[in-house]
Amino acid sequence: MLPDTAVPFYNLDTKAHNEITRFTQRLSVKKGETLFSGDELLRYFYIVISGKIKTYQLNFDNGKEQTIFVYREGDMFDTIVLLDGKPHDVMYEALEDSELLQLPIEEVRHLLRTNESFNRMFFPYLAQQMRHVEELATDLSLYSTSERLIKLLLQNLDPNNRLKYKLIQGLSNTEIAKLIGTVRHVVERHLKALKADGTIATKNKDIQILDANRLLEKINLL
Amino acid sequence: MLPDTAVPFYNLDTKAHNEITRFTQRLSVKKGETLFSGDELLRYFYIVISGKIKTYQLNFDNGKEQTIFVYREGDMFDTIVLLDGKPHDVMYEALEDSELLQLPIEEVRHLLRTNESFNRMFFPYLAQQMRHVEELATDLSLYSTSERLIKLLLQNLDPNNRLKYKLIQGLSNTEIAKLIGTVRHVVERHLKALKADGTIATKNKDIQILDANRLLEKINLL
DNA sequence: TGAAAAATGCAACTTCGGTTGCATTGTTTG
DNA sequence: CAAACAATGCAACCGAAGTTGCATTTTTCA
Repeated sequence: MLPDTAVPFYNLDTKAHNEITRFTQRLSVKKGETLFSGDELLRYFYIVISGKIKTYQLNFDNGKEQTIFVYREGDMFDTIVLLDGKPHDVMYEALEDSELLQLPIEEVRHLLRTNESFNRMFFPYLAQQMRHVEELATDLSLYSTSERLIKLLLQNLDPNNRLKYKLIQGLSNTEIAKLIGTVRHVVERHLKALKADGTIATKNKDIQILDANRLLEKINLL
Repeated sequence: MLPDTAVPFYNLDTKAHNEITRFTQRLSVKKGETLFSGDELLRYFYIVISGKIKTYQLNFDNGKEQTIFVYREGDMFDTIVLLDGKPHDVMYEALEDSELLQLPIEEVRHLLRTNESFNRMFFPYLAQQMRHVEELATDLSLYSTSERLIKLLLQNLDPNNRLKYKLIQGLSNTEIAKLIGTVRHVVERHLKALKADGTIATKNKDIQILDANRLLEKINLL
């Protein structure tokens, strides 16, 4: 469980909170389900109550996918559509059974224009999303696959990293690959090497880091 | 010259415009200069009047660079710092002689909280930046180097694409490489192939597209 | 204008990462 | 509980793209 202070949506005054709950629909999605085939994303704004929802982009020629975000408790989307009202060509899929709040997007825009406490929460959250995507882009360009994998393993341990902490718990190697911009086989190849020299151990869908310092070394001189 | 309506900063009412000009310092940077070695980015917000300023991220191990943005007339930075006030670890360099406006960031935050017309301009602009970085990330992951290069060449022709239109005019192959996440030699290799089959021609720092349709074909079936 | 610096061009080599194919182990659900 | 499905593991192959090194052309600026 993440600490409450780390969850943006909880940092609202009662007025904003009331505004939000008044128009809210609750909504459940099962693991593996794809969301938002129509124009829901232009009309509604979503807040995650529990579970994991990923956004991703697809290459239609070869079927490769890149995960852009994994939204968890307290996360909100689609912030881009909220800001400019234009269609956003991404796909959504539940990585676990999840609970969402669905609010009419115009209500949220109204909050954004008028409610000070909403903005105090929302602007830093926006910045967090922007930093995350920027890091994704520069990592893909500047670091090798094994470095990106090791970074992910380390961030997975860091409680201060809201977006990555305990992120890969329960994810398949295929999903891990999509997070770091590669394919399942390559992830396995690198994990195998890390297991071989005793840096990590895996049992089922759980990767255990035995020697975090070794990981740090590898990321620097590799 | 870009059309005025495409430049965010021009879409402000006189009140907001006055607020801005009151606190503004003008500032010139020469091509090749690196900006903001200290904490200027935490204290000021910048608007580009003319020229090209790039933001980029650096891999200290191998010296590789990834350009994240090229800011031109009407562009503003650093929006992330404006939103959350935290340090943003990126580098800045002028790709051409440029003119900037420098405003105290707290003044801009004040506008953001209080000025409706500023927000009507600023929110869609933010979304544009977010879309750009997201596209950078997914392109790096999902498309080959030659596909990314061809996309850049085509976007360079598209007047509706504020951020990319006429972007590479006057840029070296090294800078083009940094835009698409590769190195000079690889860019040259692909350009050479395109020249060989008559799709493009180059003279000095100007790439001319002779057959845009052929480029479109290559991007689909390649 | 001429020397120095920057950009472009050409060639050979290396390697990481993506591909294919299949066997084995784990998990889900009727 | 068993069958179907999903995930992991192992091996061999291939190619795009990054690396190194140097020659030539273009641009800058003293």
